[in-house]
Amino acid sequence: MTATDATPPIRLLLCDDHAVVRAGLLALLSSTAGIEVVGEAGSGEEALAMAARVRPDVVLMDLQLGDGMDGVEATRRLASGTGPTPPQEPAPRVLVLTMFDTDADIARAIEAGATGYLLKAERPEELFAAIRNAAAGRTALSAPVADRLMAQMRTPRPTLSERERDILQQLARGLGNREIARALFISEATVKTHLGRIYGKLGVDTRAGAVAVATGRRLLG
Amino acid sequence: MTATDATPPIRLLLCDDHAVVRAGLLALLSSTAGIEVVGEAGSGEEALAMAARVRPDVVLMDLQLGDGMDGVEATRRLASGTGPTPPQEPAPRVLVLTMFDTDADIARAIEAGATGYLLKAERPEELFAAIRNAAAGRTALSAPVADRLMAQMRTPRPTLSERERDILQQLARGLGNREIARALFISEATVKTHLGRIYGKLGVDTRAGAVAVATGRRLLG
DNA sequence: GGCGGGGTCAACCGATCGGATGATGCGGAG
DNA sequence: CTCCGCATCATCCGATCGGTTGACCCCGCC
Repeated sequence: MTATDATPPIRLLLCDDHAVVRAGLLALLSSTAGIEVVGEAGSGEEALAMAARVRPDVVLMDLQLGDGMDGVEATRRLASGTGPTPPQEPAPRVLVLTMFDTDADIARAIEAGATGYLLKAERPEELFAAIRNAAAGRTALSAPVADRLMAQMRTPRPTLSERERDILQQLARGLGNREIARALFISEATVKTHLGRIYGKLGVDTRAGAVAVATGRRLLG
Repeated sequence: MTATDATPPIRLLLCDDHAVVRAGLLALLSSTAGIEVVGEAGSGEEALAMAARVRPDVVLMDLQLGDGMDGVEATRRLASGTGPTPPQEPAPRVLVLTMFDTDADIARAIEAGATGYLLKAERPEELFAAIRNAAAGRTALSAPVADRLMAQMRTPRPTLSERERDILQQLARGLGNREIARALFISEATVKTHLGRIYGKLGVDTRAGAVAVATGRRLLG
């Protein structure tokens, strides 16, 4: 509404695996002053290729991307400029737009280099503001996300090691200890040891409970 | 493009718990000829109240609606005209627009009276066509959904009884047999009997496996 | 070099689970 | 009325799991 047309529009790339949602965002953002949607992608791979071509200022990235590369990995490559064409001059800012405000998702996205993290449940105005902030290099977190981050800093969760996550993943497939052992090429005893530590860290005492907590915290791939 | 403006526009009500997605759909559909968005709702309760007021021709309904009433229940009440104001003259057509094409979701939605079922991954043109079909009372299923329906008819899955789903739900919380028994006010022996049948129906032989298959088929609340 | 965290493994034991069998009551379909 | 599916319960037994303890190795850090 105000006279902000002096600056060139923000070049935006959409990445979401749901075509209808993507089309909706396109329609929504195209009619927003100061923003120009320069591309759409339905997968992480597409986003990387498209970004290398159109060089957007900001990538609006969903974390859940169906089959192929997940949003975190796509974010990592985009933000680090490690695209298919190696020397990505100005790495685009990645703004994560997703449905979940889980600790694990937030942490992974930020660690991967996201400039912002906001929720699809947020008001559209927040989205516009976040895009502008991201374009300017400012961090953009929506309120619930910021809350969770602060809470996480105050009471740091015991973090699962990579191996423990491996175990947990097999566990969530419903495998028994012996099968997990075979799947990961370790002994059954080791599996039990890991499971013991996992129980401790997740605050449960049964394997089904571990699966429940893990799915709740979205610790699984 | 063609001269179809002779008929009045289709009055549409959006129901999706994610404000950004809703705004996107609004922007997308508002610019579509023959469709008029007459309301938005962010929850099932809101959708019911809003539908009673604005009397839409079609309700575009997401199945996953956060905390309150779920999309299936909202669909059931809308389609049966069992709103807050009992005698709902012409019950609106409900077109389900969701992310998942799971057998369980499809079956529940159709059973609840949905006129159509399509996926957010579908092309926007499919959405427009489906809305027009729904308004005319024609069933609108997107291709993958129709495929699954046919496959389900050909090889009918053994369906879990309600009680078995109760057991499964407790199981997915990580409870042991004794705890499940207490939670459902039955004996431990009964729990085991149910579990045995559940294993058979799901084709697994461990409790963790049952949880895995159940989550995969989205059999849990 | 010491120290600690992460990963690996073994052996043990009590509790639990899985599976089978048999039985009862109840409701709806034929 | 009879049959059948569903839910309920009991009993038994072998297999498995959970929890613990103790141990070893490797690697990075101080």
